[in-house]
Amino acid sequence: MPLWLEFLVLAKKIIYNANVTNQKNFVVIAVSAQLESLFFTAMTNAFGKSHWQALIQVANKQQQGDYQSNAAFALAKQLQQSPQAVAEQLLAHLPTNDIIEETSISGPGFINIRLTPACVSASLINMLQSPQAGINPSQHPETIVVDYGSPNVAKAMHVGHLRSTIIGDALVRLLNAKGHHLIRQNHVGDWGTQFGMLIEHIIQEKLDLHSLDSIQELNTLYQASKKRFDTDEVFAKAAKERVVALQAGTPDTLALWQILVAKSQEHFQSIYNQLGVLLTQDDIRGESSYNDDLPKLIDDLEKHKYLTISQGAKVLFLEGFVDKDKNPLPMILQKSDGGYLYATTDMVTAKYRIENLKANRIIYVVDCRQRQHFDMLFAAVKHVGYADNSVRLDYVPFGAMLGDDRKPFKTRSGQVIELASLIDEAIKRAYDLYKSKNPDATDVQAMQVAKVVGVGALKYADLSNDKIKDIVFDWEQMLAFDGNTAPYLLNAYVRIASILRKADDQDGNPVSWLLESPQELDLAKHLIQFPELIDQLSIDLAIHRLCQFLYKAANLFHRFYEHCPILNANHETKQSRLKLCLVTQNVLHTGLNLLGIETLESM
RNA sequence: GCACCCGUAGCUCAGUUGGAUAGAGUGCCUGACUACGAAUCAGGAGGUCGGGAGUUCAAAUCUCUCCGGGUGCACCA
Repeated sequence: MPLWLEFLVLAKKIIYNANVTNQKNFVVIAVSAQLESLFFTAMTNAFGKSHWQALIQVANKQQQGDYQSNAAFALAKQLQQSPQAVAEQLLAHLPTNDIIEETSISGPGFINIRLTPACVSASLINMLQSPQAGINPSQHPETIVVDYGSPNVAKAMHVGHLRSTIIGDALVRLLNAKGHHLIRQNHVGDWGTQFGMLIEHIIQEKLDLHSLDSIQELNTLYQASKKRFDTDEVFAKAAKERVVALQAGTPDTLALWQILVAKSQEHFQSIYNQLGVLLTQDDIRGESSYNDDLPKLIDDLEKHKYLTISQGAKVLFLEGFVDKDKNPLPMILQKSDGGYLYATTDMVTAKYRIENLKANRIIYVVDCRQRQHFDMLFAAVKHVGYADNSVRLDYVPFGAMLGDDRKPFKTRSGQVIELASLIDEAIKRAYDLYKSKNPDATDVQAMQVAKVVGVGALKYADLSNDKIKDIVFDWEQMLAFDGNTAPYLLNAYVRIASILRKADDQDGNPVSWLLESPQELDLAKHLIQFPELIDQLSIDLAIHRLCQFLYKAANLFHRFYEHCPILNANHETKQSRLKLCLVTQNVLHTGLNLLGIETLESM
């Protein structure tokens, strides 16, 4: 389905939703969808045509209005009239309603829309009473598989694993909030030739794996065996035989492999706990679990005559893929020596997710260097009919993490940075920062704050930029209290918490609002866009726009806070402002939670 | 060589899928703490959207081309 059509379908769903709710108790769910509906009617009434879009969007000129419609331009061409004339007729045919305060036409034909206070407060009431700040559950919940994380057994997790883990976690939380059925899949690298050399090394050296108490020791072991494999031909031969033994399931070899896997899983879980991501042991389904299905896949594809033998390998040729000499580029599924490749595993995995897990949508959070692989994989899976049009396959590519020299982020000595030490440093820096601002704080308090701020800053720095771009790693920037950072957002949240603690006379009446100052209105009108933003993000997965939205919300709150006394205002105003604080808090808490970032009551 | 991604203020980045005079933060300059946390707020300066051509009422956004940077290109994952 093309993107524009999906948006249209989505908008229709929201309209339906809003109408249903309106019959009960005048609760507005999505303002833009209501406007869309009103302008849709106006177009039909004025011109008798109904297949155009109302092109409603949040105004880019806030002085002129809250929302705008650009429909007049598209219509003008078809009707051979000037955009201004079309705009006038549209406004003349706008149905009576209680959400539009005033409209105006400006420029070449922009229609500006100002919302009524009643419309704004109705949305706020809804958000105040909703546990998720007004996020609507999807009308058509899907089963969505998210493939992310994917560390390797017998190796320490490093910076290269961070982005997939953080981004994947946020996407899972986002889609889960929309009421979809999420299946997390951690496609761990637990199989392949490297385990032959590692196990052979362990056996020859008579090492006791149970005595290993850190992943670093395993890492060292891996490097030692790799070195032997590359330099010692006798060992290399033995290692290759060991792979065969492993694949055949020889008991002693398999037992050692299982210990390696178990040790590694403990390590993964300790990192996931430190990071506060949702992944657990239950989400692990490594490459090895698809072994038995690899020959079956080849059989199946051969039976249906999809495979070609090329230079001794069994391959799939797909339309549109060419190599450097413009010859057809094959997707190799079985090597000439009979072995399988990751394309084979990925294809079996996709098949499993669609057929066994009943996935409607599969999201792969994998770095952008694998784009061509996923292009081919998706084309292949569709070509052979494992995925029909009802299944949506999304590749979510992301860029590299760079140091301040704009080269891949490494230690000063050029080593890969281990994730455990990176997280520790984030917490340490947050700890020192907190201590410098709060010298009287206890170590326990400081540590509590530092974990939330440090890890939150690490995640936010990753999520707040467009995923496809490389991110430049900068501790100073990510832990700054100014600008688009986690500490700034957390600070806004903490301030609200502080105010609400002090306000012991909240009347709890959700209905009456007094939104009078421009700062209050700006904040309110921004907040009510939250639910529809989440709807959009659940389709395009542009998670950085959530960060941008939350940053703006925190910024508008700070302005409101500076200009509008809350606790010292007269009773009615105070109650209204406290509720605005509550909605802001709800949005910040919900939004940060979707990003996988915890909140604090004080810092 | 072919393909894909990126190029926006000194720096780090947005730009709602083609809409109005391109926006934030940071850094720089100027102001505001005897009011709910100044970890904040108010204001100023700062731009040939890499260059050029095209499509159209309208282009940072789409097309072509060139320049610069990155990544990937048959039996590793």
